[in-house]
Amino acid sequence: MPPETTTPAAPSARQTELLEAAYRYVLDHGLADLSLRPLAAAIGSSPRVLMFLFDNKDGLVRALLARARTDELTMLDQVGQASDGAAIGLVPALERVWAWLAAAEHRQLLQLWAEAYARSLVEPNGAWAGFASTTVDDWLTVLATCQPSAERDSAEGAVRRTLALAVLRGALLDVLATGDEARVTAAVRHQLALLRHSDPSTTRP
Amino acid sequence: MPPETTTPAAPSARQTELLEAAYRYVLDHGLADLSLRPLAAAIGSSPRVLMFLFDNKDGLVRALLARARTDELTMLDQVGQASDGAAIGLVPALERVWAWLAAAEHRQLLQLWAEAYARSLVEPNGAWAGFASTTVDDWLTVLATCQPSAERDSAEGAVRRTLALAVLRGALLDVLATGDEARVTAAVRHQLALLRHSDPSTTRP
DNA sequence: GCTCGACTGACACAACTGTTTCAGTAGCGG
DNA sequence: CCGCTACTGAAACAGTTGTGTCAGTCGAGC
Repeated sequence: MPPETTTPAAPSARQTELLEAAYRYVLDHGLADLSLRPLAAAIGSSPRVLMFLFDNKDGLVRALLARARTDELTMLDQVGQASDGAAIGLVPALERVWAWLAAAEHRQLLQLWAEAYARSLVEPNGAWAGFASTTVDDWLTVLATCQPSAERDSAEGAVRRTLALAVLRGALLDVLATGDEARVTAAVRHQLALLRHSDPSTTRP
Repeated sequence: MPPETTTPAAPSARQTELLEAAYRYVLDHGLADLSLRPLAAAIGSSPRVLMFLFDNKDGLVRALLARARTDELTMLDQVGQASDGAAIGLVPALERVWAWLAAAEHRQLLQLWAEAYARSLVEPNGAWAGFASTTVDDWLTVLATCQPSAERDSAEGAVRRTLALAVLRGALLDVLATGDEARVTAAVRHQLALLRHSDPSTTRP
């Protein structure tokens, strides 16, 4: 039996090759007015081939969104735990994630992310379906694993996760719009100080 | 001399009437795949008329975005100052704004807002140009007027503004995606507590 | 009554959309 | 050499897009 018969379609070599090229194209041009012919021309292919490999335009878009999520998840994986395997705590995790979010080389990916997020809100059906809520889940899950287990399971821990996520997302939106990394990073640092001060593992009233 | 000759076009009665109808339509259907013919049919008009009144499709979109910003600004105006004219402080302002953002009846507007924001990031030219950065400015300005003047002019005050904006925006994204108003509102409240604790007007080290 | 401006309907135009049909070609196991 | 699978090119399909053209209606002011 071939390794994976349960997945709808095992991606062929050509498929992943073209997907990668299309992904680079989409990072430059956005997903909003993506069109098959210009895309195909830019990556040295043809609409016919894209249809053959991805069935639909929707299939292509789904594959591209999944590809973007892969980049996101590999980043999140590097954040989770320290070298000794223990949870690193919420605040250090935020520091790492923010460094990644604020890095200039990730702007395109994060703009694409924002585009997909907003679109999945307005049009909850089709290829974009569920992108926004999936992302929220992904991040909240990772942030939970960063918390020490006592905090993780408490109600306040859940609140602190949600709050941390909100700060990251809001700061990201700001920096994407204004490019004023200094101002926004100062705000994030301020928040980290606030969170440290109220850290339930250091504050024992 | 007529009242306004400097503005490019004084909106006629018919123009604002159709704009209002189109605005309602766009709140339902989103701006991403807006098309003249379906829109015109839905609001009892014709593409011809829309072209006549707004020149372009881009002109229409610009008018719609301006219309959306109007709703945003009228909300922000109500937040600024207390009845006696004094600044109400950052934390009470956040409370008011969040109540508005979390209200279910504003979901459509806020989704439209998110859509326009993301789009203006990816495609910085055309009708969407500058929407994101304009919005950041609008909000930061209003938040500044809410701060007592000593805080407003300090560097830390600026940081607190940016942070407050980030929390609001991030929490908004979360609630738009998940609809979990209880969880997100708890996070915002938590943040308000943190901010109160570190309020420079009450903390005098 | 006439004119002028605001507004509108019907239709055509070229460009572009996703998708399909038909006809291949290249490589590879038998 | 055969047949099979993976892939590709050219062209066409029907539908939609924004926009332009020409003509027309309607109401207000002279």
